[in-house]
Amino acid sequence: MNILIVEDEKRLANALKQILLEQKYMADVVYDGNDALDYGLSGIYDLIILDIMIPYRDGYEVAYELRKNKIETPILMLTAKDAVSDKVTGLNRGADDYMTKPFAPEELLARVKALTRRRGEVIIDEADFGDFNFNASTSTLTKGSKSVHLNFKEAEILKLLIANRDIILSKEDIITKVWGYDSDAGSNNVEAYISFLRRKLNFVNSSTEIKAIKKVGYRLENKG
Amino acid sequence: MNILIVEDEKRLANALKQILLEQKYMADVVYDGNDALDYGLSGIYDLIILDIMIPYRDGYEVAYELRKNKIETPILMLTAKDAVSDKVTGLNRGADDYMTKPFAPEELLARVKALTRRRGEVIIDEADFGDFNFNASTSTLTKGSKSVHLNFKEAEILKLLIANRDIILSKEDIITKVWGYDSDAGSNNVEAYISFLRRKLNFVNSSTEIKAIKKVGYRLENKG
DNA sequence: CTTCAACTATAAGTATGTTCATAATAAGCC
DNA sequence: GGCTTATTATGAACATACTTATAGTTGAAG
Repeated sequence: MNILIVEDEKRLANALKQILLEQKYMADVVYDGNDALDYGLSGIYDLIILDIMIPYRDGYEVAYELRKNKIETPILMLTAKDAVSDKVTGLNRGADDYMTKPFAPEELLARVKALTRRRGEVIIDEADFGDFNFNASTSTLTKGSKSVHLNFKEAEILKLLIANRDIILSKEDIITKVWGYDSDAGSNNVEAYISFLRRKLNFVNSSTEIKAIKKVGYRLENKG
Repeated sequence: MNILIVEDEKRLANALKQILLEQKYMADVVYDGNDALDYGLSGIYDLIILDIMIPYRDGYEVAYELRKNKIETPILMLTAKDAVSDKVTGLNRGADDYMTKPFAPEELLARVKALTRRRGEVIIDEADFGDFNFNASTSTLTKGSKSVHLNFKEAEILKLLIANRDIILSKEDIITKVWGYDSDAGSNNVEAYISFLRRKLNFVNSSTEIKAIKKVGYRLENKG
C-alpha cells in the first residue's frame, strides 16, 4: 500500500512516515504543493495525506488539480485545529476525509485504514496471543468464559504489545504511539497502564505476562 | 443499497429495519438460517446483517455456505454480549465485521456505512445548517471563528436534528435513535441535552434555534 | 546493601452522562 | 385579560468512567 505524505512541517512529516512504515505501509514525503502535484499525478499512490497549508499551492488546489486530471486516489486532508472551518466547508470537495491537527496516531491509522480498505476486506479486529483473545472493535479481553472491558489507552497499549510481539517496545515508543507524537506524558503513565493491563490479564486468568526488560521496555510473554 | 437482516428476535429485527429504512437503505427481514441462505444466495444484497443464534442453521453456517457459493456480500455478524467469544474467534471467518448486542443505532449505522462504502466515496461527515457548520468526524460545531466540541450525545442529537430538518422529531424518536431501541431514558434526558445544545449554539453566536413544539417534539429553525 | 528502575495504590483531575428540583413558558379556560 | 395547568427549560447535584499525578513500595543488578 503506497501513501504519499504532503506536509511541510518536517517534524510532523517524519512522524507520519514513521507511523505508517511501522504498519507496513510504504510512504513517500514531499514538502510543497508543486511536488505534491507531480507525485500525485503519477497515479501510483493508494492514498494521499495532504496538508492544506503548504508552499506554492495549497492543499485545496492540489486536490482540485488531481481530480481534474482524473486521479481518483483517496485524499485525507490535514487542517490546523484553529483554521477557520467554513473555508473547509466549501472548498475541500476533492478530499475524501480530513482530520485536524494534532491527532493521535491511532486516529490517523483508523482513517488511513478506512480509506484504503478494499471491497470484501475483513474489518474484524481480533487478535490472539497466548491463551487470550482481544477484540479491538469491542475492546474486550477474553480468556475462556471471563471477559473484561479495556479502556482506550489500555486497549491501544495491548494492541501495540501484540503487534510487536517479537520486539521490545520502549516506553518512549509507547508514549509516541498511544499519547501522540507531541505528548508530554511521562514514563510513569506507561507504567501505570501496564499495571492496569496486568491486573486485567490476571483477572481473566491469562498465563500471558507483560515482561519488563529493565531500561529497555516491555514485551508480551507467553508462559504456559 | 439493499440489506438483508437475519434475526429471529422480532422486536430487534423490526428495530433494525426501522433504523435502516430511515437512512434510505432498503431492508428485507428473515427469521431463520434457511431463509437467510435462500435470500442470501440470490446475490442481490449489498450487506447481510446476520445474527448467530438463529433457528435451523446458525449464522456461522450461513456465512460459510454463502462464501462456499462464491457470494461475496459483506456480512455483519451480531453476537450476544455474553456469548463465549472464543467460539467467535475461530469460526466467524466468513464475516467482515461483527458487533455485540445490544448496540446503539449509531454504532450499527457506522458499521453498515463502512461495509457498504464504495471506493472513492467521500467519508467527510460535515453538515451545514443555517449559519453554523457541524463536523461529525471531529464533533465540532463552528460558526465563523468560534468552535465548540460536542460530546457524543449532543453530537448525535444535533445530527438527528439536521438530518430531519423538515420534520419534527419527537422525544421518543430521539431516545430511540440516540439512547437505543431498548433504552429506559426519560424525556427529561432529551430536554437536558437540548438545553446543552442550545447553550453551545448560543456560545458560537449561531442564530439557529432548536424550536420546541409542545407535545410534539423539536425542530431546527433558522432565524436570520 | 545500596541504588535505581519499575510497580502499584490511591488521590486528584477531567469528561461525560443522569437525575432532581425548581423556574419559565405556552395553551386552555373562565 | 388573568388564572390554572401541563409541558418544557435549566442549573445543580450526583454518578461514573477514564486519565493523570503523587508518592511510597518492591525488587533486581551491581
